[in-house]
Order: sequence, then C-alpha cells, then structure tokens
Amino acid sequence: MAYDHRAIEQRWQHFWEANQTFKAERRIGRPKAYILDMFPYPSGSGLHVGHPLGYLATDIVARKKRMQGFDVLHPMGWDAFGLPAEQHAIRTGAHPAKTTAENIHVYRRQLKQIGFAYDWSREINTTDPGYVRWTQWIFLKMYERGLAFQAEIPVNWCPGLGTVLANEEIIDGRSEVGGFPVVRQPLRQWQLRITAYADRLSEELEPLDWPETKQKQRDWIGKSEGAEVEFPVEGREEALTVFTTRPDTLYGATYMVIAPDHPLTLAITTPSQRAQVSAYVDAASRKSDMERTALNREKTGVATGAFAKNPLSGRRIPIFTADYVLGAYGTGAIMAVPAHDERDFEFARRFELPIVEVVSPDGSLHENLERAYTADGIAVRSGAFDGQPTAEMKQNVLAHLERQGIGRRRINYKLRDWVFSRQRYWGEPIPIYFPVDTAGDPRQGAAYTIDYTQPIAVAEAELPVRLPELDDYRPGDPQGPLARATNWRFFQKDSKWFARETNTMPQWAGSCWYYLRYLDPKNERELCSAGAYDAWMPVDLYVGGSEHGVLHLLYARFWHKVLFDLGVVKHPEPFLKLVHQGPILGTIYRYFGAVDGESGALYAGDDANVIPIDGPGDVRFALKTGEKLEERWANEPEIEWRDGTPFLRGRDVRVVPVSEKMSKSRGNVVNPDSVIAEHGADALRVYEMFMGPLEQMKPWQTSGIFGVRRFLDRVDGLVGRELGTEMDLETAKLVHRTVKKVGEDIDALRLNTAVSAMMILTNHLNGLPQVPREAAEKLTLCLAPFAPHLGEELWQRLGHEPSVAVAPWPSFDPALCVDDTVEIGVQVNGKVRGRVTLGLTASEEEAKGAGLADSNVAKFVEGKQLTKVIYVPGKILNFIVR
RNA sequence: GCCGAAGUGGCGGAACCGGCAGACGCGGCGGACUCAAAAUCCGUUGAGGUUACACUCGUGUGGGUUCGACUCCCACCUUCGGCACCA
Repeated sequence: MAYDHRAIEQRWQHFWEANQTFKAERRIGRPKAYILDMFPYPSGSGLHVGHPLGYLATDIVARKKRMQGFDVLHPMGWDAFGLPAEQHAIRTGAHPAKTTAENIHVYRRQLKQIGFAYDWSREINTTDPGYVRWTQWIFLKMYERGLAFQAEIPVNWCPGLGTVLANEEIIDGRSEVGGFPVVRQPLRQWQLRITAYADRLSEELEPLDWPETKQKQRDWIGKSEGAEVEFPVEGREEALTVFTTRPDTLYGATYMVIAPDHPLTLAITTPSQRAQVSAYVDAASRKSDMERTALNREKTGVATGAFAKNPLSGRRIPIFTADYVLGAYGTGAIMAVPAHDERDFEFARRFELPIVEVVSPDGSLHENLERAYTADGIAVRSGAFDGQPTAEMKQNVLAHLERQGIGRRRINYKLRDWVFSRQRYWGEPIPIYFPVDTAGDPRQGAAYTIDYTQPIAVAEAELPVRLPELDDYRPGDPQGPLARATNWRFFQKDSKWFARETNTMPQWAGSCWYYLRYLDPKNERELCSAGAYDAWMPVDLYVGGSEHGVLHLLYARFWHKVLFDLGVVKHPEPFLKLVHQGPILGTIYRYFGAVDGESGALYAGDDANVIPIDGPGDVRFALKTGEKLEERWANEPEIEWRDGTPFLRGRDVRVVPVSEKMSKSRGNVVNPDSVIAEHGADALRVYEMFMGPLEQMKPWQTSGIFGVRRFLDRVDGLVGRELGTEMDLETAKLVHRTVKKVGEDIDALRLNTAVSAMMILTNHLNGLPQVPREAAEKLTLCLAPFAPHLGEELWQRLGHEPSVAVAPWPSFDPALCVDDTVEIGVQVNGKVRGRVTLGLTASEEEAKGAGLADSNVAKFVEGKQLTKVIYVPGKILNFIVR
C-alpha cells in the first residue's frame, strides 16, 4: 500500500521545473509576501537533516500564501565566500572557486530533491563577479561617507587563522571558527563606522516582530546614559574626563582609575612612580584577551602618584592605573565610588582606600559597609543634595555640572567599530589602491614604499575588482596572500605606480545585502531597481539560526540603514518578522568500559554504578568499587533494543542515549539523501515539521519517520478509494475545523500541531464506509504545502489540472467550527466527578440540574450543604459543598 | 555573576486569554491476517488500586492567590543559549 515516492517525487519536480511553477511575479492588485531563508554556506560535507528545518517552515508558509493568491518571492542562494574552501585550497591546491562550485552543485541537488518551492531563476552567489561588484560598490559608498576608514589599531589577531577577527567573532578569547587563540596586536585595518549607527540600531529594533534576539542585540550595542565629568589634575592644565552612569554618587568618588592604555597615563605619572607604572602598562598591553577575561579576576593596579580634585566634595583623591578600566570604553578613565560599585569596592579593599557611603537605602548613615550598595536610595554625605532620591539627584547634579561647565550629559555604547579587513584570499577585494613611491617596476622586484595615508577609491566603472589567480593561498602575512600577486597588486596609471589594497572583506560582507539582490539578480546598472524594490520589500518573514542573532543580523541591519541614508532602500529595517529554528540533535549512546581496552574489558554499562573522578584525559569515571573507566560512545547501528532499553548489540551492556549537535566527529549525522531514498522527501518534510515546535531544540529519531510515512500512505489510500458525495455532520465539522486549524497553525508557524490535525482527520475518514469527495479534496489541499509531491499526485487523481501549488487554499464554514452543545466537566469542590453534555447557551439552572443528575456527582453532593455553584458556559460546572 | 528561554508518560511532544492533563506520533503489550515473518489492520497503554467500577497520586522543588493552577505570583533547583571588569 506504500506509494512509490521515487516516481512521484521525480515526476513533480520535473513538472515544477518545466512549468516554472514557482517563478516570482507581481500581478496588479495582488498582495505580496517576501519569505526569506538565511542562505547557506555550501560546505564540503553537504546537508544534514538539521539544515532544511527552517527552509521547510518557510516553504510551507510560502506555498500556502501562494495558494491564498499572494505573489510570493521565495528565493535561495549561496553565501559562498568563507574559510573552509580556502583551507581546502591550501591543502590541495584546488582553486576555492572550483571547490565552491562543486559544493554548490551538491547543495542545489540536495535542496531540489526535497522539493522546495524556490524561484531558482533568482539564485545568487556572493562570489559571482556580478555580485561582488555591488558588494564593493556599497563599500565605496561607505568610504565616500567616511563610514569606511583605515586605522592603525590593536586588533584581534588570530595566528591560527592568519587573520584578524571582529569582536563578534571571538568567544572566550578564541576564534569562533576553529577555536584558535586570539592576541591583541596593532595593525593597519579597514573599519566600518557601525558606532555611528549605534543609536538607530538599538532604538529601531522596537517595532520589529523578533524573538529574544532583539534583546541580545540591545545588550551587544550596550547603550548607556550618563554623564561626562571633568576632574582637575594637580599640576596640570587639562582635566581628566570620566564617564559615569551615576553622577549622583559623585561625592563618594574617593579615587580615580585611568586605563593602562589611556594616552595620559604615563604623562600624569610622577617620577617616583614611573618605573612601576611603565611596567604595569607594558604587562597589560601584552596580555591577550584570553588572559584578561579568563584569569584576571583579582583586581590589580598601581598608583600613578598623581592626584585629582573631586569637583563636588573638593577632596584630594589619588589616581591609579588598573586594567579593570578599559581604554576603549567611555573616556578610558573612571571616578571610583567604592561604596556603590562592586569593582571599585573590591579594589578599594585591596588598596586600603576610603569607602564613603553617599547613597543610603533608608537615608540613615552606615559605617563599615560589607559590600557595595548598588541600588537606588537617598543621598547622604552629599552636601546640599542630602536627602534627595537617586533619580532626582542625578538630574540636579547634571544641571549643576552643566552650569559650572565641568560636565555634560553623555550616551555611551559598548559597540565598537567593525574591523572589516581580513588577511585572507577567498573574499571580496577591498576596492581601494594607494600611491607607490618606487624607482623602477615593483613587479620586477624594484624597491617601493606604499603610502597608506592616501587611499584612492577604485572608479565605479572599474568594478568589480576581481581576485587574482594564486599558486599559494596560505595566510600568515599581515598583508594577506594577495600581496604575493604582484602583477595584480601593482599597476601604472598616468605613468605613476599604484598598489591595490591586499586585504579582503570578511565573510559577512556578502550576506549583508543579499536579500536585496534577489529582487533584481541580473541588474547590471543598479544593485536593484526601484521597481523591484517596491514590488517586494520589506522581507515579511525571515527564518534562520539564532547563532546569527548578533553577527549577521546586526551587520545586515547596519548596511541596510546606510543604504537607507543613501536613498537606495526605503524602509529603515529590512526584516519585519524573524524566527529562529531550533537545532536538530543527533543521538549517540553512552556507556563505560575499562581502560585496558577491548581484551578482557570490564563493561560497566550505564551511569547507575559509575561515579565521576578527577583524572587526566579520558579517565574521568570509575566504578563505585574503584576500577577506572573510560567514557565510550556507540551510534545507532551498534545498538539493539530489549524491552524498550537500549543495549550494546550482542553484549550485556546497557547504554544511555545522549542527544548532541550533529557533527561528523561524533558520527551522529543523519543525511537527508538516505532518508529521502528510503522514505521519500514528503515523509522527511512532514516528519521535520511534526517533530515539535519550530524554535525548539529537538532530537532526531529515525523511528519517528515511520509513523509519518504511515500517515502519508493512509492519505494516499483514502484518496484512492471510491469517493462519495454525501458528508455526515460529524465529518463535515471535523473537515472544516481541520481546514481552519491548519491554516491558523501555518500562519503562526505551529507546523507540528497542523500535522497532528491532519492526522486526526485522516484517522476519522479512514473509519468511514465511504470518503466524501469534499473531505478528500480539502485534506489534499491542506496537505499540499507539507507534502507537495503527494499533494500534486492526489490533486491530479481527484480530477484537477495541476498544479495544486496554485489551487485556491480551502475555505471553511465558521458555523461548522463551533459546537452548539459541548461536554463539560462537573466538579465538586474543584475535583472532577462527572461530565455532562450541555447546550452552549444552557442556563445555570439547566446546568445545575444536569450536573446533579449525574449519579457520581450526586454521591459527593448528597448529605452536604450546597453553598455555591460556579458555572462557566462551555467550560466548567463546579459545586461547592460543605 | 548578569540577561534570556525552558523543565509535562518509557520517548518526541499536546493543552497555557486559569476550567475534563497527556491530543498526535514513536515505543510497549494483546489480537486479526499469514505455513511463518515483514508489512498492514484492530484494541490497549501516566502511576497506584480494583474482577470491574469507585477512589488516590501525578506537569522540576517549596510556598501563595483562586471555587478551580501545567497555566498567575514569590523563592529555589536543573538544563540550554547569550554576555562577561562596559563604570
């Protein structure tokens, strides 16, 4: 009874391709929907079953919208610049472009066999010269506006990758890709002035229909409102300016701290402290991010010997330098208020500095604080401000400082400018060149000097700047591998020599604006035409992994806002609604074995009799009797089930299933190709949607797909039966409710319960002597977005012309979706004791009578005093007795 | 440490504007079909209890609000994700 999925799926995939069923076109008077997936990086290992999850959700939404008469843009492309292709090139010598093209070929084939409703005529590839041209064009526009600039700055240099990294690409002092250590090192870099957009990037999140990602971005941008205050330094003209969010605690500032890398640190240091301070500054500059974040919990610092004057209290306060103050945030110096800041408190304790309470929870004075009091309160020891609550005092102090001209309101951000150059080959060349001072021909080895202070933009007409051919792609040189392509790098113009920029753009560049290129992918005159923009933008639904919550989504919003200011786009935000699909986990099975190895090994099985111990390497567990054990892992084929418990095949060793992110090294990857070959693309699609809520993390269970395939076979069987014209009321109600629920669930991306609803209908229809035609048709139409191949097949079998993809979405009769009678629970003192069927409009008297007529209810009420009756029509009847 | 999300049968999950907890699927058990197996179909399946019913317990833990709490409030525990000296 199983249908032939191979034949059906191939036939309809060919049909869609031949008929261009999913070509996106705008028609007068139709609503539009732009439904976008985060396009993949085509890696060498192909897709695993986790990849299509988000694509399936959008595909179902897109297919339903199309059936509802929307013009739908649902495109796909490739984010094809990236490290893996380049690393492969270094190992094998194969050109990254070649590897990338091969990988794309595999990805395209895999996606097509899943049956996505993409408009493949709009496919884009970020490495195409026709695409790179516009990425470079946007860069030049930023350069013209001063948003792209060079600076010699300490950057995050990753020797393992031979390149610099953006702050966002570093996790715990290591590279996000590869996990290599990162060190601080000064280098000439291109940066993008994302900080100029910090406020808009933070504030304009507000109206978007996004999940928690909104808050993550806000936190990353880290807007904080406060004040800049000047502290006069003894014996110097210029004051030391600090940033604080707590101007109300100014009277409690008992010392100051200046960052080791602050330009004034050495200048203000007194001769007697010079040696100590220089040593501290040196040590701090050599520390990598890792050391600073991981090891440096204990506060360190050195007195500079200098003193400042607290502008409000008039008190003479010492100036320290300490690395808990960051040179790059605020002004690089702080006023320290140990009584009301945990870090300052810790430092003050360590260096025996005075701790003066100036904010009291209740207005009374406290001595010998045990810890910093960081909450709001009432001002004390604050001169004329005493007694003011924190919020009020902030305003008053600010006003006072502004009148005196020694302070002003100020907003600061954690966000830093985006280090935008990479010392790698496989990226977009930065379209800039520099004058060269040389006596001969640098391509022939003549000595030369490049004047990096005079960057020149490549003329728009000369875009794109293409990558040169290279024999050796290895990184390592801070100038990047492109510096080795001397014939490409150096050129003459008006008999002067010039050198191209040899850094390339980071992987994120291409994905910052790709959603705009889909609108008009072949346009050679503009990145997209105004007509194409107006037809489709903004993106109505964007689905992708939450790992891109800060990186890609922040960068893309930034570029979009720049393009908005340029007049290229007309909306301040590109993505109205964002959803993150959860990862699909692979399952492996854990057990324990003796360290000695296979021969005579002691197999301890599951966790029950095993305890963790401290030890080197893999030996982190032992039997309770003391024998040391190693953690071992088995995957699905090595497992057999006995009475619902997994065992190691052929052995008496119990194993414990553990779900983890799918990865090659764990051997828990499930390949969609094999699932499709065995069960069909429709079964894969429906199973992935049925697994659970889209946004949740879910373990893949191969057995689950059997149930889904059985369901599809049942639907196939139903529609194959002789159909009737009559439909009984119960069936009609269920059919119409299912149509309603499936439609609503798709709109809300509750795809799992939509599938469940269709299963319920199918089970019901299967029990009928004859299946009504209307039921079969509506079920087919509901199922079509989920299982489109089977949907087409059944639609045709029902006597309709293809394609079901453009058939109208089924309607439902609201009257059939509400019950006139309903079964409700009858409670006595809040416990359910019976149930009665009542009309929705039944009065309390009727309900009471019906409820008491239930023998079991009567039993609990009998002999007691009925004190109250709670009746919510259609919901509950509750008798309160005493 | 801070921010965010989540804890429900053997498993994935459903219900959550407070109103019959466990839909749907997997797995298990029993049966039909078969020489047999697979596939398919039917029944059953939270725990305790009972011949059967009744009944008792049950949505991470402890409290609270309510006629009534998986759902709301407070405290805590655990898991996952993010940030991490940002003044």
